[in-house]
Amino acid sequence: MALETNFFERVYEVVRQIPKGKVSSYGAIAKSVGAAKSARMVGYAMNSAKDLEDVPAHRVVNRNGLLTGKSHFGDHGAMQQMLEEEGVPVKDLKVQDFQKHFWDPIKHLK
DNA sequence: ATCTTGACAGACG
DNA sequence: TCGTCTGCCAAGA
Repeated sequence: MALETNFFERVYEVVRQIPKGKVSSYGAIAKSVGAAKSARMVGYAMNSAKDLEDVPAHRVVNRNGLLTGKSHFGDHGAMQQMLEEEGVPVKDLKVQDFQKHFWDPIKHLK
């Protein structure tokens, strides 16, 4: 049962646990769900997740801390603004002190 | 069933 | 340091 979007569900679950004012990377999430080599799938899952309010996709960025998916949001810049409002400084679509605001899903799950 | 695309990441030159 | 290619895996056409 439930084997259609099992992978996506895992991703959603992790992203959902990202605390406010924190961000995570696709690779870290991919690993946390057991698909380290499928970081792209995480982003792909996010594409569907962005429709879900339960999944703060705006808190998920690439390993560079770059808001690569901001284009997928309704308004360009909305993602950046949201993060800044949550306490995550973003400059030029990039998370400042990314490592400082980085939230490790594996550390939280395990 | 096959080919192309893609919110990444790591390796290579 | 920077630009480019490959690997990875799932979904859509």
